[in-house]
Amino acid sequence: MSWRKEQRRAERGYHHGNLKEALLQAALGLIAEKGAAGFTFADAARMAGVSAAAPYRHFRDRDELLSSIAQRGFEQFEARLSAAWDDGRPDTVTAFERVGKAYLAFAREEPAFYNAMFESGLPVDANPALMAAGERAFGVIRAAAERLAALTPPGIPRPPAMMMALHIWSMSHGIASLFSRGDAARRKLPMSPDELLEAEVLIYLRGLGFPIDRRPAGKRAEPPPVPPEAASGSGVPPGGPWGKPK
Amino acid sequence: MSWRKEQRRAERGYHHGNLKEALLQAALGLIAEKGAAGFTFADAARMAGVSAAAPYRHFRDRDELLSSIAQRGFEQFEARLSAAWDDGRPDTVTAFERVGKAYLAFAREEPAFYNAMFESGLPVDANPALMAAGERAFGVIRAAAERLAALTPPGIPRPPAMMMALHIWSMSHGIASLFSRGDAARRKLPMSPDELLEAEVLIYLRGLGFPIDRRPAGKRAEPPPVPPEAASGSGVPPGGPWGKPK
DNA sequence: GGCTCATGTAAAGGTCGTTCACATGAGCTG
DNA sequence: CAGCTCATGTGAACGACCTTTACATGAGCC
Repeated sequence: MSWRKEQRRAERGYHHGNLKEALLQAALGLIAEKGAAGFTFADAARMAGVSAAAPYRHFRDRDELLSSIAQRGFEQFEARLSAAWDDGRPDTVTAFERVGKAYLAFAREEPAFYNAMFESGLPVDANPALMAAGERAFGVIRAAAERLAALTPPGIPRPPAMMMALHIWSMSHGIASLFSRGDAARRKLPMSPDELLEAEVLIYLRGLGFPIDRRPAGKRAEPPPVPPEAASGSGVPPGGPWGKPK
Repeated sequence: MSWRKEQRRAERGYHHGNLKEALLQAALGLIAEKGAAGFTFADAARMAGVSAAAPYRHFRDRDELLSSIAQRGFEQFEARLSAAWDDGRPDTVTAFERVGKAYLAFAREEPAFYNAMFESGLPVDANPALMAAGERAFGVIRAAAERLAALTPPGIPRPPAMMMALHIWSMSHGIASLFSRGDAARRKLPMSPDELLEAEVLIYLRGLGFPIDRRPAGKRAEPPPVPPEAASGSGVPPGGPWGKPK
């Protein structure tokens, strides 16, 4: 044990050189294995080959390391959602579904990030930078919802984009955290989490009046966006399930 | 500190008399305050006025206490959902919405239970009794979905009840865990979590073909259940967003 | 070469979870 | 009531963890 530390030190010298990054990586691995609750500051230090006190030169405490990971997670999350959205190409509905899949894929492929972001019990609102990163990620969903809302077929009340975004987020998060990760994933389901989410979103969109079909994407009609004034009127019962705007 | 313990002991004698229950109550309070992660076996013992080793006479370890709480939580959860469902009275849709509200109410009013049940990272599938309790609670949603599915208007493919139940569960859980608890509840929303869920469920049901309206409950038409064979056919495109049964 | 400061170490204090040997006393048995 | 037994509680101890403090090292700069 001691000779090993000596050896490492011989390799890298007294100073680690990149301890902060090494700690983040170590923590990521540990969280993926044992969850944010089981992750230990001391373990991360051990894994990086330094003493238990060294990490305090780079993070105020264990929570700050966790926050850093959550922050990075939100940034990567935003990147992946953005890529999936691809500015609504080739058509809004297809791209929208791709965002949903990307959400689940991220939860599945980056359990450590997802855990730190949503399940670690971090006081998100106590950390402005963290909250901002979260908002930016949510912004992708929000922007997509905005575009989708603008496509509401004529004669149907247009739903508030913000509400749609929150709905989509809650569906994705609900499925991810109930069925798509850890032990919960072992529950016997009649369909995969991806299929479950896709069906849920499609039914939801249909409920909003979108003429959803199951034809392969790419051959979908995409009518031009309707200006808001045209959305109401024409003999359709006023107000959707979201009530009338106050 | 010592005299206080002496005093308590004088009151209750060497033996506590009801330590198991006292520990459960203490843990509930602590979890509500600081979350399942922050809850401490030692703290619970202190709160009950016994030594740190005493709890081990009643629980194998800290996890078993947590599991006991989760189990009780699932039982109370089931009771509340059942009461809300009220066997579908006065009409299926109204009762269904009431179940959704009850879900959120439970998450809000019993944060300790909800935390232990869904956010404590307990290995649910390692504990058969716990898993069974969870299944029973989910069974209420499932039964409600079953009844709802049977009401699918004629000429519209009937959705699998299991899928509906999973969808409803994921919506409820998603909203509860994102917006209805702890710090997350402080996020600025355009509407309350309850309204958000209600709108989501209504849009979803409409997407399934239910003729949802916003008239005050009680004056809703409730057609008799349609036998499954009649659900398909009649010129409607086959298969909903959930695909065709294999 | 010598200074300085970021970065690392060792040691120590406090809290937890958990175990073990031992103490207590509630309830049964005779 | 005396005595026995066993469930229940105590105290001490171990190892792990988080965190702080005083001290050590060495990389970069004059």
